[in-house]
This record gives sequence, structure tokens and C-alpha cells, in this order.
Amino acid sequence: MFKPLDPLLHSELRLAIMSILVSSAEVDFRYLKEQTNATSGNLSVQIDKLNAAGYIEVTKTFKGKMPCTLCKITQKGLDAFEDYVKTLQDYIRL
Amino acid sequence: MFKPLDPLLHSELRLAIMSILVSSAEVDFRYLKEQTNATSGNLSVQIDKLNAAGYIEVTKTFKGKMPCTLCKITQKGLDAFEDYVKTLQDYIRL
DNA sequence: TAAATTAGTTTATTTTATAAACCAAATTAT
DNA sequence: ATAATTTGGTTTATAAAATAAACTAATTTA
Repeated sequence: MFKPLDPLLHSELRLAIMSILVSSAEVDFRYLKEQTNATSGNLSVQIDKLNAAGYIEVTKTFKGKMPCTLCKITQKGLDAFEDYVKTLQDYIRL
Repeated sequence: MFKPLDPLLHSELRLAIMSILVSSAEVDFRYLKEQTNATSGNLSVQIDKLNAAGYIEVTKTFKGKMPCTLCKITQKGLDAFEDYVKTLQDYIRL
């Protein structure tokens, strides 16, 4: 009945990050911070976890002289997100 | 964009419990344990939290000679669940 | 050139979930 | 009859997670 929910995605901030990434080609740290209202520390940690899991790809570049961390969802991340949503349906169907 | 998710509901086991309760008049501890595959300890703790929040009502009775803990969703719990689902939609809409 | 801002990372703290240990009564087996 | 097991839990301890606080390094602004 209730399949387990991917713990990597069942987290408010990581889910918000992934939600943004599924519908954007590539976004930077700053943008994610704005959109999620997360603290830099929290965002940094959660990005690392998603990256370590292979759900996103992180590229460190420079935008002018300022460092710029770019995030992009991977196919694995996309699949995981879709699975998570499907699984979640069983929990929230009224 | 991303409203906060009620932390009381954004928990795998508590969400499963609530999911069962929204579509049942009243269920007992045993049934919840079966359906969720949770350990007794975890279930007990999470039921307490939902009860403390006023999301469910817990009645301790006896079924024959054996103790029987009945759980029933409250109006407050129902509202919270619906709100949670609405909020979640913004996170998972592909 | 001193202060403040940007773009983060690292570490510490708090919170949460989960598991392990326990308890009392009931049932089953010897 | 009584010892072992099961049922239906609770309480306490541990593991994991989220979050916040502190810090770094470079940059821009006053």
C-alpha cells in the first residue's frame, strides 16, 4: 500500500530545489537561494546531497569575477523525482 | 512560491497514518501497524504527536480482554491534511 | 583603506525519526 | 498449574537529518 518515499526527495528544501530544476535548464546558487528562501548553509548542504546522489550536476564557474555555482538536474534525478511523485500519490489521494 | 510544508504531516509515517484516517471512520493501532509496516514504538510515538497536535483523537478501550487503541481524524486534522496536499502540489507539479 | 556585501563552505546544534528495550496482561504449550 | 510466547502497547536511547551559526575568501562600495 504505502511504498517508501525516497528520503532524499522527501525533504522540504531538497524537494523545492528539485522542483525548480525539473523545469529549468540550469540555475545558479543565488537563484535557488532566492526562490527557496533557504539559508546559504542549508542550501549548500542540500545541494551537496543531491549531487552526491547523482540527482543533480554541479558546475563551479565564474560570472564575471564572482563565483557562480550552477545546478542542473540529471536523468537519474528526473527519474527519481517522477518516482517520488508517483509514490506520493498513494499517500495524498483523498 | 514554495509555502512551508506542515512538518507534522511531512513525515512518511505520520502522512501514511493520516492518509488511512482520512478515508476511515475509526481504526485501531493494530490495523495501522499492519497497513504501515511500522514498528510499534514508532507508531506509538507518531500517534502521540498527531494526537498532541489535535489532528487525531485517540481512545483507549478494550476489545474483549485485549487493550485496543482507536484513532479517528479530527476536523482540524482533515483541514491540515487538505492544506498540506494543496501546498505540496506546488512542489510536485511537473 | 575600512566596512560591507557576495557567494559560498564547514562545523555545531537542534530536531526528528527510528529502533531497542521494556512492561503488563493474555494466550498457548507442557 | 506454570512456564514460554504472543499481543498491544509505552518509554527510553540512538541514529540520522535539518537547520543555524560561524567562518572564509574575494569583491565591491563608502
